[in-house]
Amino acid sequence: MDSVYSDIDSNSCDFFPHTDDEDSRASLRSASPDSSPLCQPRSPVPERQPEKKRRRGRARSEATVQVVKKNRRLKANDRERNRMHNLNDALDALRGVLPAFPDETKLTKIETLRFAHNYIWALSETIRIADLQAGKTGDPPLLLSPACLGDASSPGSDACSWSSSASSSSSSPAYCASSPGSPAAPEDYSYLQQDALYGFHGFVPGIY
DNA sequence: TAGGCCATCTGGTCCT
DNA sequence: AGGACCAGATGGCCTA
Repeated sequence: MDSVYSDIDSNSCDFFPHTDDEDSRASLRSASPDSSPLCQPRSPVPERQPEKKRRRGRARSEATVQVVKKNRRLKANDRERNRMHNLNDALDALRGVLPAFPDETKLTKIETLRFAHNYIWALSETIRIADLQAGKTGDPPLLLSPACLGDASSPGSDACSWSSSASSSSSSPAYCASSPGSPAAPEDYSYLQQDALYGFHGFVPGIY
């Protein structure tokens, strides 16, 4: 957490080469009471002086209240900017672990999230079905070939094959009409190898 | 040119 | 009080 925000000040001007941030900070600094302890007069202070100072202080705080607010706003903007950058970094990391598309087009944010959702669902279904089959027949578990997972470009291609006999169930694309949020009915699981893939390969922005 | 996507700003709310 | 999070507003950029 500290590492995230420790350099906020050093980066605060990356997007705004010059803002009045410095100005407001400078004026705030000049108005800061922090410097007063070292500058207190050694001579005894007349009793009436605090009243005077209080009055002047009030007037100055009226004047600086806007500066303080502005400074606070600028800092909040900076944090918000950083927060969104972190969010985008996380999305980029997510894009990095998802199968790539051939045209190298960068997935939008919503596409990335939906794609990841489908992808996770497909993988978890793969594991589930594999466990079921292994328990039933003693066959080696179904494994999605790395070529298939890594090559999102050709959902219907032969590159997408399964490492067990189940791969012969259907060669025609069985598009998964249902979203991962409402996975296919149990009877559809015989098509899982395609469903799972097309569930996320077949993802089309706006269709989901 | 309209529409989609994005980055940023902003004010509000909640939490520590 | 200050920070995190959120959602709305706004303007810029890109593409069909």
